[in-house]
Amino acid sequence: MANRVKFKDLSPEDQQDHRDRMRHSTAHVLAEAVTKLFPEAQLTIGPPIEDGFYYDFAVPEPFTPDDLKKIELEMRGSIRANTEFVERETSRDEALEIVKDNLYKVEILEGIPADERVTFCSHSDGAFEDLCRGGHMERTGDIKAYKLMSTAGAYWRGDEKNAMLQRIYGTAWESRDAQKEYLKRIEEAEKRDHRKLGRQLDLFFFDPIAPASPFFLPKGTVLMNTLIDYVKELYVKYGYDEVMTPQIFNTDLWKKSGHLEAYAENMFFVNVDEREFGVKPMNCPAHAMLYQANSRSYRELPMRYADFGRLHRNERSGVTAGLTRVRSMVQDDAHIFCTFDQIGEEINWFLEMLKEAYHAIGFDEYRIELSLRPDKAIGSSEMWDQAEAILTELLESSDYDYTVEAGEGAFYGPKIDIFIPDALGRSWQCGTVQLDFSLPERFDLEYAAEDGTRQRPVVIHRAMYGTLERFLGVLIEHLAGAFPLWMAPVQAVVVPIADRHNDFCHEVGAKLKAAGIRVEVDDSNDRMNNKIRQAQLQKVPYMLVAGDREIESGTLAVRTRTGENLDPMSVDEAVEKFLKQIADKS
RNA sequence: GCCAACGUAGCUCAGUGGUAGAGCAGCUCAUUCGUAAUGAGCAGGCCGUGAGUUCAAUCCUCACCGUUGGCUCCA
Repeated sequence: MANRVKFKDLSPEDQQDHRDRMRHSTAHVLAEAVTKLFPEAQLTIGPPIEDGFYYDFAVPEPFTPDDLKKIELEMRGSIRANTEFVERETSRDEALEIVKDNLYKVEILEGIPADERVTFCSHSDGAFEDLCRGGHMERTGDIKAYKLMSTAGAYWRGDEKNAMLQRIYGTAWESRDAQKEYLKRIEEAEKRDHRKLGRQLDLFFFDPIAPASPFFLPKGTVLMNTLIDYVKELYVKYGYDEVMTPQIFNTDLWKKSGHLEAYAENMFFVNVDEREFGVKPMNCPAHAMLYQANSRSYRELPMRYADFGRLHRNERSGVTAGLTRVRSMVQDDAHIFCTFDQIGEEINWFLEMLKEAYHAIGFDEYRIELSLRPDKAIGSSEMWDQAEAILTELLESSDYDYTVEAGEGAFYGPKIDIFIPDALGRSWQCGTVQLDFSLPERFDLEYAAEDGTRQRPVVIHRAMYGTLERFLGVLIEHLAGAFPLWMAPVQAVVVPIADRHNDFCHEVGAKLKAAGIRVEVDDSNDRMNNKIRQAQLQKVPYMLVAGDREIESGTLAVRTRTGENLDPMSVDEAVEKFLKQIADKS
């Protein structure tokens, strides 16, 4: 191929297309290698994905890491041979005859209209061919860099009722350098892993004694509390009242709320005196009870009840992951009770607060999803139609970009979810607004309207961070553990250069502490260099060094964790500087 | 829950069918130092748990628990 355009000169769309075709082509080469080494393997599908591709095989035995090496070796041969990818078309029925021994391919073909043509692709002169949708490179040699990454079980067609296939994940790039860069990126991301940083920074840990339930050390607790305190500030501004509610409730409550019907498998139950109680996985039923504690008037609405109560969800084993998916959690949860007419305004009011909070914390990139009714839903279809229409219209008339996800709603209502990516690019649902017509119905909630009639309020479930554990996990990865001053568990470390400076440094520490700054004095036996290093590793924003010169002039040598040395300043100046920066959240 | 891998000192990790080792952290002593590791010494382990094979198991087998990567589910 002469005149071939260089990859870097392609438009972004063409680059993506190039990568997709190459990755899909690599999947073909993989499929051939697997077929050679494991003749009994049945091929299913092998699409390109972000950063790579996968191929699902039906095999009697799962692949071992050793198999992967052999397969990779086999693939190398095909790529060296640099054979041509050739597509050929057949009728669907002809194709059915060819793949008749492979029930997965048969199932795929059966989903295609009988009069449609289908393609087979070969890259080894017909010795091996695979039914596929097409989109390949010209020759196997066009695959410039590839690597098999991992294996995993995956259900056929993503349904756990179906057979489990063996998936091989791989990556493929237009050049060795691009692949190197990618592998480097993964390595860098692993360094930011919040589980690793949680240990290194003494924030939290896990123990099998309480699976998937973090133990927060003092520094991690500071972070959680800082996040909570900030929300509480916003709650004052945005008109929320905080409430506290019990931890366990008689099962009657969960029957009434519908949780027993739709959420029981995720709940913990305890039996006391032959009565059964459920540990709360959500706050909403308790808040419905608070609403009912008085007869309500339209004048009280909207009513916004916030609750930082601890929730427990019995997540299936195998789905939990560090802080991002836990069994014991706190949410910045609140329920808004309002009239039907107030829905739009309330949701917008909430989104405004969310925007403010995310911006302050430094999350300016997030993804929005509108999730519609799931299979396991309670409430009438009229209620769902109406609720879905309201959220759709609201997003349509907003500036937000969003995607629609059918079947992803909560069991009691549709929702708008906010997703934030972690270090590895996996995105996590954090913020959420959920519209619920069902809870008011089930608890028979009412308010006296202006005209004296009794009306049914609407409930909006909403959270900005969502689960704080998860939010913190994602936040740690975003910041690589280097928290801005207002969040940092230790905001400054005072470093005496020698023992004789300890007293002075303790005085400095005491002054900072009195000003409300989280400060530590490192009066250990170490050399100053090591004290700096320790503070640096702990990602402490400021290091305040004091030796003879500083005591003499009554100042502090200020070093930032970015390695910068600021002009010497007095303790008072330092306090002022820090307090301002904390107040500005900068 | 499903598939796979892993589980050794507080942490990160070596290691072997004959009851264990390093670095860091910890403790003690010496050192008092000017912006990312001062030195020496000491202590620290039911080798995840339970069963089995074996003269002998941290190592082999099985089960369980937990973690990780996926699948499914989900904030």
